[in-house]
Amino acid sequence: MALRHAVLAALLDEELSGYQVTKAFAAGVANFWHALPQQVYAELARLEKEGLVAGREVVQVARPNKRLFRVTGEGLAELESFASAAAKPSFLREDLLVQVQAADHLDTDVLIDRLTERYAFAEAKAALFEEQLRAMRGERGEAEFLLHGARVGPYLTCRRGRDFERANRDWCRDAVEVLRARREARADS
Amino acid sequence: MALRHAVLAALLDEELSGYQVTKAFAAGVANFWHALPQQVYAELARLEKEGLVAGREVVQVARPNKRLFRVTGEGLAELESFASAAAKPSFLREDLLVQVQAADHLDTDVLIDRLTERYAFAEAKAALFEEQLRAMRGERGEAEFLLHGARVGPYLTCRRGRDFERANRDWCRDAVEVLRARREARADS
DNA sequence: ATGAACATGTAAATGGTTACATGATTCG
DNA sequence: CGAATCATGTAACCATTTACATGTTCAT
Repeated sequence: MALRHAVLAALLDEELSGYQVTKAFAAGVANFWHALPQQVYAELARLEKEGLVAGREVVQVARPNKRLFRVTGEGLAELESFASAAAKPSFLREDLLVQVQAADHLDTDVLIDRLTERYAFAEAKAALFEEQLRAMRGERGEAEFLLHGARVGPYLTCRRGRDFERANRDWCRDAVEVLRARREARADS
Repeated sequence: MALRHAVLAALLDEELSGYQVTKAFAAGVANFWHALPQQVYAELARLEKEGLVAGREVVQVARPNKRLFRVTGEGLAELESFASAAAKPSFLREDLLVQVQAADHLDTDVLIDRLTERYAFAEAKAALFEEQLRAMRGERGEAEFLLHGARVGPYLTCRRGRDFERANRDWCRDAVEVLRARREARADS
């Protein structure tokens, strides 16, 4: 039941179209939640029916028309009540962890391939988040921005995303190192 | 489609009952995957029907009887083929991230409560993982264990779990600090 | 002209959570 | 005697993914 709140949170700072919200939740840029376009459009429809967001048609000349959504007072109240209840912690749920769990029974080369792929993905995503952070800070230093910047919520969640991918990257690197070292050790005996 | 592989991976090193597998995937100890008992029992039934695991009845005296499962040759082949395909990376999906994303529009005290709760949870879970790691290492140092230990797969995934919760803990601590500092700054003006 | 980006969905299938059920034994 | 642990499920519901669908404009 958190996608609805994620959509509301995404619309807090600016009016966005469904399409723009899908961009925010897309694979490459999901800084605080991830969802597919179909989910976003469905959720926006539900939220509008319940009066938590309000949409207005915007006619465009050189593009398909679109609908821009903003959060209503009721929507903000819904978010407040969501935040007042305890958040349930989530768990790591990665295919790669399952594959590494079975490492001692699987082919090392195959696993190293998987880890190397994930390493590259994590590195790229961390760099993307880092760029977004720089854009949000602008000229200011981080400490200055965090203390006096207008909106720090998105900055804090983006930082978590960056650090998560950095940790994934480092873990992949270390795991590859371990697997290689063990192969060497086996070859020497 | 990864729960089935997580169950297979859990059964690789030893025969376990459904109940023991549910323990491994329970909230407090999910080192590489998380699932509820209902899911585990259902998955084991499916895996057995497909011949990927084999169960045997164990009669017990002072306890309910149980069924112990082991991975069959077909099950191992299934895992091999799972590992040979690219793993799809997962995303952070935490209620708390949604709440912090909206931080600039919500009550600071409420958010600090949420972050403090999550901090404590993360700290406890990181400590639990750390203990598991120590138990796996035994007398050996980490480098020695990683190079010559019998099974490093579970160790590596557990380390990822520990580092994930440490990162959650640190992020919560930093976010609280930022929110408090901004409140002070507002009060001073 | 081909593909990417804009813009918005429907329908079916899979995966995960919540609620409910049962019954024995051990520990405090 | 009440709570925790052992042991195993069913059923209903909600959330997410996959597959399919449509039409426009802009850049190469």
